[in-house]
Amino acid sequence: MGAAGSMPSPQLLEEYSQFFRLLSEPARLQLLCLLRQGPTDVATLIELTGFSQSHISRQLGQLQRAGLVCCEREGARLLWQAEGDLVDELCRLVQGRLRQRLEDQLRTFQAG
Amino acid sequence: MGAAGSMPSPQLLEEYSQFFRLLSEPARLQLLCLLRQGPTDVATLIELTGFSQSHISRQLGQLQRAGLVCCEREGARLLWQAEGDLVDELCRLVQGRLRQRLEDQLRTFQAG
DNA sequence: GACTGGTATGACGATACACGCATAAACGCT
DNA sequence: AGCGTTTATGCGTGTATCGTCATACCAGTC
Repeated sequence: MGAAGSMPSPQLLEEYSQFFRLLSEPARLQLLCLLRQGPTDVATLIELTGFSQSHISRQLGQLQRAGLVCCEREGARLLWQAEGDLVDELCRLVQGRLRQRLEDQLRTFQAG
Repeated sequence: MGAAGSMPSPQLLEEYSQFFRLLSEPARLQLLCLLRQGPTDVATLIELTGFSQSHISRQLGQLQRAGLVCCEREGARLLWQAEGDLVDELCRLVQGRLRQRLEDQLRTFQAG
């Protein structure tokens, strides 16, 4: 029942961390969550987040290159939306961990 | 079939990104993967990674505060090991995505 | 074509953090 | 307690990246 898996290659390790880095910025994660709700144009994203247009454009560019969001033209402007539910699953897993950890802390606090 | 979930609170968003930030550094991810193989002392980690002792100590501290690794004394030195398999699951999911993405690229490359 | 609204990009300051070096703190052992 | 070894921490430096402003680029419209 040894849980010892194999070591990822340095390249894979690098890819993993690059991917996680995308999610390590609240701004990007917020954009991802907003775009999960449905197609949204940039003006709305600016309004909802308070970020500058250039900043949002850059973040969306990064997310797009990673295949996490996609866009389609709607007349003059672009409509963005999240692609796939990978991020949702990841967040669900992390949330479970965070919750469990708080419960443990609470338990030891009550016991000690 | 609307996949529109609810928006996480800003605090939760911050926690998520903090967690992902831990995994966004190849050094930390490498340490995590090494410690998944079994209890390891710092000297071995230095040897395997080439990092300085102080750097490894700091990274392990961060991972420990997040509950991803734990340590026990073995005589004079500490033996570290990974705790739980959350990171494994996360990496598995991400790997699936990366693979799928490469396959898609290959397909469109062949088609186009 | 010129004009207009929307988007991407160069330049820049501010900030964060990865690392190493030196050193202090902690711990086991005698 | 004192010594030697292991680990943690203060400090400095270099680099990456966030976020903004200004501006260039691009897609529709007249």
